[in-house]
Amino acid sequence: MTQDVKEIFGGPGGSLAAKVRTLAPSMTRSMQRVAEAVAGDPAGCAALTVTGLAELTGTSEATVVRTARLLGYPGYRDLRLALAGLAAQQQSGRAPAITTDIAVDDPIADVVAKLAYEEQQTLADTAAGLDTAQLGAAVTALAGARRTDVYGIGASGLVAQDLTQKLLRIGLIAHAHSDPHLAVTNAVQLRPGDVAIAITHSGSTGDVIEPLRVAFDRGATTVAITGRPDSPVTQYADHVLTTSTSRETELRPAAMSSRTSQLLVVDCLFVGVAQRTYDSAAPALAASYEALAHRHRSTPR
Amino acid sequence: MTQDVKEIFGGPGGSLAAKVRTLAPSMTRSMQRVAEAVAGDPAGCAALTVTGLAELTGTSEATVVRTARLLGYPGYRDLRLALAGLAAQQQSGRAPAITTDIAVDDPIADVVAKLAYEEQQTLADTAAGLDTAQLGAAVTALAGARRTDVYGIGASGLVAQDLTQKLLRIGLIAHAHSDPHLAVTNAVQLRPGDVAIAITHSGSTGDVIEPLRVAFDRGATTVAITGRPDSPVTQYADHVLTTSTSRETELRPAAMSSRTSQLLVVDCLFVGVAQRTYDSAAPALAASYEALAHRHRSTPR
DNA sequence: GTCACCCATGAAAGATATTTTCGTTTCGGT
DNA sequence: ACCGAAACGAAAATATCTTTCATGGGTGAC
Repeated sequence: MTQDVKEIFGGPGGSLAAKVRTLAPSMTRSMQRVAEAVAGDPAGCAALTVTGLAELTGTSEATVVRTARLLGYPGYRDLRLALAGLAAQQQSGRAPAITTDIAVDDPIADVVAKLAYEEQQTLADTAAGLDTAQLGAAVTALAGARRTDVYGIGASGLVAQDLTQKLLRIGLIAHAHSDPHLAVTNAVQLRPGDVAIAITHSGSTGDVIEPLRVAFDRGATTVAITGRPDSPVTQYADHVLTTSTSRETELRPAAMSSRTSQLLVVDCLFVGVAQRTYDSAAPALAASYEALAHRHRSTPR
Repeated sequence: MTQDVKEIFGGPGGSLAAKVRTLAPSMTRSMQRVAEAVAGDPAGCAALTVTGLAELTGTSEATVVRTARLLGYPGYRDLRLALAGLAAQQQSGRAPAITTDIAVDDPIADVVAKLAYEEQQTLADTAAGLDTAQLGAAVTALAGARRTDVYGIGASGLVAQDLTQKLLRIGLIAHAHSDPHLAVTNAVQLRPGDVAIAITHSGSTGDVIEPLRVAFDRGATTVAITGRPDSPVTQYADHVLTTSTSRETELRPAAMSSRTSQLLVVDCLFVGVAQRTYDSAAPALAASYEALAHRHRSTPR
């Protein structure tokens, strides 16, 4: 019934390539070579033994096993099994649909199609990679918070505002901060039971980490929404929500896909909180809907 | 060395059960027990080692291997890989069945799955419904504009800011306005060759229509991004970009899907403009990337 | 610039899993 | 009951996977 999200979305397949991308930064060079080989040709690698794959990638067995571990499997044997599953799925028709990057001379219709496809992919990857336990914990914290501060800069700042707008609509007290100084100043006011959320794709944006650290020190429940689960920001985060990292191209900066991913996480948080606080959220939602409808009706023309 | 993968997964997926039936007569009793176990629960057996499967079926390792051979595999290892593939296929065959609305008592994992699915749907709808001619025209206007003003209120305001941020990154002059008065004040400054973009889901948000009207009257090229192609806002729009309108539910306000849809349109605009102005856009993108990299503390590997 | 330290890496030892061998058991036929 | 052939499993042999450990290269501190 409630089968794991991972399995719903392209199974290990979609999420494996995504996992490789997400984890690549925390991998050593040789491990990256292995990960690449695996993501590039799952079927081929499934036919190889540890030794074979080690030779293919010009590394050692130990490195292959290490990579398998990092990808979340207990050992190479299990990675191999997963690869076999993936290979079978690919074989069975569902083409991997390796879209080429958006090129400078692509006609506009292609641009639309490719962008839509890539963003869909991003959504699937994000959903697959999201830790529902962490998400649940964050939701619980939010639902019971006295107040919530959200930190984000640049593109992430917009996501922070989006979350804030939503939370306000269901009657929670939330503020978005994109000014680092004000953010810190406000973070000092937080206390246990409050929630602070930092949104940063790189996980290394000092201006966002700093207020989260302050909030953390103050005893507030802290949440990080980042694409790098091992980045500095997570060290002050009680709960880490991982967004997906897709390959960045010149015409499609990382900010673009990370935004899509972050927004999905934010939506999940919102809906989760709305569920938990349904009795108060529902009337609040209805009220704000009413108020807006009125505003539309009354406007001229 | 293991045999080629193609042979392992040869033939249609469910052929294993059939093969078991065909070969059953030529099997000994213990082998039949093994074959039955394998055909009955491929996924479960895939998780077992030879020894495990031998114990489960009350036989010996040798018998398991013999059965694997009879089924056409070079050994148990390969049978196991095939089983894993089969299990994966079975798994993915199960329809998502997440078409129902999000309910108050949905577990968090379902929420994630449903939200992701719905947003994917929204993207597909938007891409399908987008008029590429209109989009192309808007892109051309933007690429040649002296300056661009973007109007949006509430959730659409964030989308407006997103577009603005992007355009600024490729060296265009763009401003987002969410204050109706300031928006109008600025719209007055526009002249032919400039571009004004109004973003509103309902198409009836007076505060956004008004500045667009002013810009239109001033001779600027006007664009409307709206979910209602027949709404008031389009009357002052030279180009109308339609976003998709999905059904609204209590826990998932319209703002949520319209935002996804609007962002896709905005991304298309951005990439389109970046293509047209590639020679100046590429260096600008690289430069802003560089500048940001410095703001991030040394990223850990 | 030098030193000390840490971390990535692969070689090889150690542990598991798979395959093979071979002797025992079982069963049908005479 | 006896013989022979096939079925079967225990255990040896082999392949495969995992862990340990020594080495070298790079990095930061001084």
